[in-house]
Amino acid sequence: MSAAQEWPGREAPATRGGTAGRSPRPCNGDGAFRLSGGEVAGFEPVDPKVSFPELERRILRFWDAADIFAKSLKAREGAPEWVFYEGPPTANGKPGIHHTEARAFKDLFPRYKTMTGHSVGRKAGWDCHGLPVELEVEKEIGTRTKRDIEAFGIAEFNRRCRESVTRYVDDWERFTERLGFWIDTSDAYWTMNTEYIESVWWSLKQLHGRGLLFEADRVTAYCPRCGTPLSDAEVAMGYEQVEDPSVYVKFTVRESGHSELVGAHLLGWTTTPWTLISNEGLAVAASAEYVMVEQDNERYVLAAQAGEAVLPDARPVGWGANGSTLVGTRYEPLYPNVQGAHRVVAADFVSLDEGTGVVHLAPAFGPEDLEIGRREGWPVYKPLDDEGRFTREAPEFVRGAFFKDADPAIIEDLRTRGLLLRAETIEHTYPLCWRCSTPLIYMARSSWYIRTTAVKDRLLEVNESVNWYPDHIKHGRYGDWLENNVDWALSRERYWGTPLPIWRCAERHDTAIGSLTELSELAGRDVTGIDPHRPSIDQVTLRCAECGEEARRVPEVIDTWYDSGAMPFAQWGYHPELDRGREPFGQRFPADFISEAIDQTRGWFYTLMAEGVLHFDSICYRNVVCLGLIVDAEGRKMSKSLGNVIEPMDVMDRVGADALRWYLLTGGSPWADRRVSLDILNDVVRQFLLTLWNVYAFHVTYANASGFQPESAGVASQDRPPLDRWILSQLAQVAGEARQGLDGYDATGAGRRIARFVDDLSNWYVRLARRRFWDPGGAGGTDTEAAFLTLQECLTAVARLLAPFTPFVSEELWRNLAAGRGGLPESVHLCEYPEPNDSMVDRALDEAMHAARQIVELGRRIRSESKVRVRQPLLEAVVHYPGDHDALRPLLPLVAQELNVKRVVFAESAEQLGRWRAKPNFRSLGPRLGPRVKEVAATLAGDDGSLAARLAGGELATVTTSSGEVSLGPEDVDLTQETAGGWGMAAEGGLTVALELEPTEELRLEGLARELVRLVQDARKAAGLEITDRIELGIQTSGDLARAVATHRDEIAGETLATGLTDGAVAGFRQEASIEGWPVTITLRKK
RNA sequence: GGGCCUGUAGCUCAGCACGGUUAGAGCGCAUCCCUGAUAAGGAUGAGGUCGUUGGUUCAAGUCCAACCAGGCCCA
Repeated sequence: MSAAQEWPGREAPATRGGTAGRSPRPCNGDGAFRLSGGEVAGFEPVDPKVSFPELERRILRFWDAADIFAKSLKAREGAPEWVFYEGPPTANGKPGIHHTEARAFKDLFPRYKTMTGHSVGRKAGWDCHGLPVELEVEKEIGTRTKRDIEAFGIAEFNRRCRESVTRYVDDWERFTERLGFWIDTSDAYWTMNTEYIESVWWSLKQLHGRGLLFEADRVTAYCPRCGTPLSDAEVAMGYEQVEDPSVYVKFTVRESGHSELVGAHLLGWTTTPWTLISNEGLAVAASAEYVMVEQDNERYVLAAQAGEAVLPDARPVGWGANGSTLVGTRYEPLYPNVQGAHRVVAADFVSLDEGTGVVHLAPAFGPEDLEIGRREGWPVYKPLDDEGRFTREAPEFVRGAFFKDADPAIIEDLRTRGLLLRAETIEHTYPLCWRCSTPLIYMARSSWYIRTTAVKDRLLEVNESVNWYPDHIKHGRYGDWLENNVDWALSRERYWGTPLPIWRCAERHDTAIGSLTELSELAGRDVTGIDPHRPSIDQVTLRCAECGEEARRVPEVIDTWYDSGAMPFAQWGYHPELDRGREPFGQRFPADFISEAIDQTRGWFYTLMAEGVLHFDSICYRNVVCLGLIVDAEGRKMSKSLGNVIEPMDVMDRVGADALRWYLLTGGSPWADRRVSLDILNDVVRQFLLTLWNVYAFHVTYANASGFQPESAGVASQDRPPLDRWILSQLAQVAGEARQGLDGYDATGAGRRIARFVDDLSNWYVRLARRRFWDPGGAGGTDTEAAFLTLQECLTAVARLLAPFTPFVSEELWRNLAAGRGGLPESVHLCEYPEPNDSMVDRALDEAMHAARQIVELGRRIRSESKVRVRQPLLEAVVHYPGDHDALRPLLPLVAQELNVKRVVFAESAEQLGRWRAKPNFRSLGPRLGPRVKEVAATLAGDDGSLAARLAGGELATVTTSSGEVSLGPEDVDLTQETAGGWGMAAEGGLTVALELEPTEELRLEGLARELVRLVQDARKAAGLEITDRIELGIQTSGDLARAVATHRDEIAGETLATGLTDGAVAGFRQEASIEGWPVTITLRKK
């Protein structure tokens, strides 16, 4: 057996690929901690050049083979429930990078809660219905209108919708698994399944029975392309900045109580010229002042407040009156064929900040307009068909035109007839259909509503007990939304959705149906087996219970958002009348936690809450984490047209799911917009994952080299060196802080705290303890054992701490370091989350170590400034430290080692430090002295050292101020010292370090010896030797270098694993160099 | 027009609930150090009107007000 095989070192074994599903490593029973071994398997060698994506695929195979997710659920059976709801993604299109963020959070907290002893069911779900799916199919079959679809056939159309959903669900399942999102897709709820639909029907029937589901003629937002009204929530999703006409129109007065107004023009303003065709009246603000002005020989009437902005050059003609006096004024209709009153009314919605204070009314196309029209008894004149085109009722020149496209023609028509003052354009937001981007029309239509306004107060009340993250959403965006609650426009005149379960006869008697069983009874035949979708459901007729006439289902389907809001009960097919789903629903309602992006405020967050209140008069979720949007590296929204879309699967193939998750979970405020790019993610890998990996690889390499076996080693924590106790104290605190963060849904805070620990572990613990791990000879004893144990404990704890964040790399660490040893679980995800161990917390030690790190930093700064390299040993560092000397003293050897000085002493024992300086401690002086603090500061700044020296000696000092003498104690100042020649000095925050920079001859030779060691190590590496290879070494040199070799022969040989050291040459590898001008030739040969 | 959020180094972000005089980190840049954790690590430096203005205070990045800019949402 060669040495290289005996000491598995930095060379990566090529056998790492196929370890998926490997069984837990058996616990090795060979007893004592061995420092000499090689014959017993330790940890599996670790490749420092890890590929995370490859590692993750391996872990996925292991999870799958060993069924870890199921085991993690089973292990918590009977434990307290912590309820999580999966907001169903619409299975209509491939998952995008923005879906990863919500899914990262939706995985983190359930994993964490599972590890802290909760039973967390993870039922997946798919939102199957709705316009998005229909649109996808429409693209496929090339239909443009509803007529096309009906010609194509609803049955086939819906069959394709169902197929489309199924197709995308496959993509989603792969994506979900790859991300490491543990959710049970095999038990997913599908909103298109019969039981789900029946559950929804049950709930709608209850609403109908309570009078909360009703049909009404109202102005609703309507998409002329989709041919259906949309809910407020949907409208809210489609606002976009658009350029629209802004036209000022002349309505010529025909009759008025003010006879001088006859012939003048009431000046109206609108951004929707196409509605002018339907103008039936004008509204003014009753209490505002209106004036008449003249410009270009025409007289205009408008609100006084608007005059300046609209007609800056006009001349007042001396008429002015309240808006109320204009009421009743009649004007010439713009289009005489239009029925209507064509007179002025007063309305309180008239705005004076915008427009002219004269608002044109078209009852068919505005909710306020309709209300006034009804009050005044005006007809509803709606010359638009369902596709948004002007009908034969409209004036000839616009007939057949799409409503928006008619704007220019109407403007032109008014202009030629002299009825137009001005036509401009304006940038404003206007709602487009959130699915197909067609401009929406607000149009009077008959539609079904849920009377959510009846439960508005209860919604507001329930909202009070929801914890929103961030909390401003509660009373901000979401609370405002609830305050402005309007009835839920539920029906859609479409095809692929849950059919509205209302059957209506010719006498317009309505029957609400709650299930297929009930339907069968009323239909007089068994229809329980049919597809409850259109068109088959439409073919089921029944006898009206009231009049005995045949009743047919109304044509509408329902808003798909109702489906998703129904998931708390419908996911179980909950149906009390059919005695179905009661138990799981009872256990899993309401939810403890949900999370989605902020765009769900008016979507799922609302529909869940509304349905929770409507059906169960209950809160529906207790904690909700609202996430921001995902944008590209430049902060732009990702969109196909910009070409900046990032494919999540591609990202995970390149950098891994852990990196993506870690960034999303910890890389900034979750509710701020998040920039995602490969560069950012590569940074995550470098900065965090590779740091952790380096420590892990280091541990495994040296543990194997030293024969360390965790389960057979034992050094009580209290008996370990201060450095070890310090990192364990940190660990104890991290566990507490991570829990605290996660308990408060602060993933970022918790994650960053863990990251800081990993950094401490890597850049302070391992760095300072490094030599203790290098012990192939087995002479290290408990010191070495303690080092390995400490690092082992830290790494396995980090694996558990990180398990909910980065489940893959955590699992890898756990599998290799801990799984199966001493009965430990086979997966990190079957572990308990680390508990804070107060007994290991040592605040004094923490503080002292903080000082020690500062001292090292200051010392390095001195060396760097004075250009004395660290390899040159120096005699002494002198430290002035205002804190606890007894706590710091045990750490001074570490400081000495790190600074390469022979000793570190406190300033009191050294004469070399120069004069003291005192700086005021404002926190203590400010409240006591008030304005005089400035005088004291000035005095201290001008101090020649005598005041400061007295304070340094622990005495009180007296300072004279304008209003008397002030007595200062040592706690009122920060003390520092300045040093004299021959020494370097640096100070920060009350801590002062001085270094004696002039080495003795003896130290100089030692420094040279260390230079030689470095050269030999270089040569070893250049010769391609393994870390543990022994060598024959030759060093040929002269002068001081030769003296250094002579003096430090044993040290040089020991450090370089040379079994022989000669002043001549050995045959083998050869390298020449020079140190401080002395040439040197290194020769070596592997033994 | 209204509501909410954001504004700190070239970039990404901490710090602000609880005010303390010298505002931090990472990345990038420059100079240097270290050299068997090495495709790592460390030090130093340049780089900041803490969006602006006013107020409160002995003291404001932090509290208050107004304003400006950007974002999201609503009208």
